[in-house]
Amino acid sequence: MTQVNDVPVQAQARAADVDLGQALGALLRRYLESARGVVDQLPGGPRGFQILSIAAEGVCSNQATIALRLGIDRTVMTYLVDDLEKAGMVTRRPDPADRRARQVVLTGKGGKTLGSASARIREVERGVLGALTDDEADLFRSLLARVTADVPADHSACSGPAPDC
Amino acid sequence: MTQVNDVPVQAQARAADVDLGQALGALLRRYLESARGVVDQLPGGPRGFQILSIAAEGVCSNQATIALRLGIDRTVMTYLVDDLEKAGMVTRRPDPADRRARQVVLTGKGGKTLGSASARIREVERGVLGALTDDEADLFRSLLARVTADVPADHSACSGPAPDC
DNA sequence: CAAGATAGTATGTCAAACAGATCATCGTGC
DNA sequence: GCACGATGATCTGTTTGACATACTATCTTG
Repeated sequence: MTQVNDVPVQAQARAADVDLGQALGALLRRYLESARGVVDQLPGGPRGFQILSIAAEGVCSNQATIALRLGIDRTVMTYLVDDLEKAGMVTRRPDPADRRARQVVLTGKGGKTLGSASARIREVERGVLGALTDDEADLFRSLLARVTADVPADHSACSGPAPDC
Repeated sequence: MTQVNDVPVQAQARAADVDLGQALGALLRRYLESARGVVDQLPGGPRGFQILSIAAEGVCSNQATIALRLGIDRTVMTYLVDDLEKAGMVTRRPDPADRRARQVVLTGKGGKTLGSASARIREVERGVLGALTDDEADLFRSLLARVTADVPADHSACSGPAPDC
């Protein structure tokens, strides 16, 4: 707080004056706008990409878990995965440990698509955070990660080191 | 990068591993969830609150400007302001400098409502960033402000110090 | 002054999200 | 072992909300 006193008030972005909701919304909008070119070809758009990303983790990636993490309704989840499956990006596999659940598994094609999309998304992210230095961007990401990390995804049911639960 | 080497990889939130879109989405979702109790009574919900906030700045708050800042379609803006006006929170005033434009002006009731809502929103924000210390939260906010500050709202048409352009 | 651009509004259309029901399976308590 | 409630997934139907479109009034530029 002390180091800002010699800067004109209007020129300084006063942290307390920023509405978190507005700022987050603006940033997410900018991100989605920039990412449009990357994810628009994917079925499901941004959410399709996110589902692929989570499926790539290969841990407890049944539909309910993914839906919970992404804040997607489970009925919506069904046709998002439908579209990804039709496009050959993922397959549904019954969870051996719970025959109600369907694991979402990346196909080879899905993995390749995700790989190139991820690389381009990293570029997009760098551009969106372009107003920050590299160190500041890392700091921002790590703070963001800590803020969102407090519901650390119940992996209690996922014993074993295998990529599939 | 160097200071994380002595920490187990899984326990450390690796900044580079976090998908910016996912993290921002999750955080915004959490924020909206927490803010629901505050803004649900307002016409337009979260966006109604944001419109009130911008109207309270009293500078260049015509509908197009507000819509641009919030990423809202102008046809949607119309009925959002309609609802706020019906609720007696704002009034529409023709911009003396541009008779096409309508300035969105807070009423007394709108100001009071915004005041109490803002106070409660500040609480919500503190809760959402609760995983961070106060200093870290300030840091996060200032980084966020800088990231989103690069389109600094064209005030060239707004000469004069008056609260109404 | 003419022509194009922009602010705001009204209207029609359509997709995307939600609610609810259904079925299969799991977990728990008895 | 079995009855019961809870949960994962899917399907269906409904509706809200956003968008495209069109229109008027006004500004701006040549």
